Amino acid sequence: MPKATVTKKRTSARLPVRDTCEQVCYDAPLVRTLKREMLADDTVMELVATFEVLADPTRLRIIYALGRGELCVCDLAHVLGMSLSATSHQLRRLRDLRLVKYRYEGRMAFYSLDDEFIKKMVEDAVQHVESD
Amino acid sequence: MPKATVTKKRTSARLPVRDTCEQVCYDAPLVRTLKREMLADDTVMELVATFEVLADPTRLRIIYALGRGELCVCDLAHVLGMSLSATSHQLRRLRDLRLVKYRYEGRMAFYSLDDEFIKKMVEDAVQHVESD
DNA sequence: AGAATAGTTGAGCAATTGTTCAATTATGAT
DNA sequence: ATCATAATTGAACAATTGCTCAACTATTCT
Repeated sequence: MPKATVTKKRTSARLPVRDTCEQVCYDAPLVRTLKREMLADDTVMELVATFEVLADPTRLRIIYALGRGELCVCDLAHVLGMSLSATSHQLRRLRDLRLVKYRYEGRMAFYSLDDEFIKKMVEDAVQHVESD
Repeated sequence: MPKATVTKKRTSARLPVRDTCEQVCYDAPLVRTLKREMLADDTVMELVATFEVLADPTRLRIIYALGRGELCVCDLAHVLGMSLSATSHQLRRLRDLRLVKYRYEGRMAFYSLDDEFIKKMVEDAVQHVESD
């Protein structure tokens, strides 16, 4: 049978390609181990929450600054070069996560760091980045 | 001169309140020190970039999984329970930041971790979170 | 050659985020 | 009492992000 002139139906006639992988391609034992020992969902969420706090220039600088000593919101805003409002909003997040503590003196609020692990992690990262 | 009857103009006539703090409220020396020794902008950006990568459940799990050994994209997607596409997109980010390396074998790509600092940071954080 | 598979990529979308603006509370000063 | 100041908060807006979908490349198999 001679080939008709229309044989080639255009490759775009291909059906939608699966975008999931239904079989283990290669390292079945490692895949099994990982499925068993993968981080629990709530562990992952907690880790993400921790790193999220640090993944913002303002919060990072707040934590770094408070690492040097207690500061009132106004002084902190001054150091950051940001508005009182923006500073206060970020402090609230840090407060909610119990990374900072505060005390009032009249109408002034003094904030300080309240999480040794976070402090150390930032210091380590700073050292690593600054060591060229 | 007698006071006019119009003195009280309504409190809501207050003009827009400054949202910046133009003076140092309290600890001038510390503020001066911090202004001098605050993290440089590019240091902050690098730090943020580092923490941003880890502030996502998928990337975190990828890094954790690759910490156990080299994996092809398909196996990795399988372990994560995600689509090939989503997995590949995230791997591209990790590749761009040189956190993972890869090698090809035929049409399969094998990825592995390529940043000891990141690996250690995740391991430390996991340990801290899991230690109740 | 043609079909199937492993992986990559760009566009588009829904969800989230950080800031500003304006209003508000509470304390201190006149 | 009234005003100014320190700080907090909610709404709104712009920018960013992570996924899906579809199209595409490249390699392997028949």
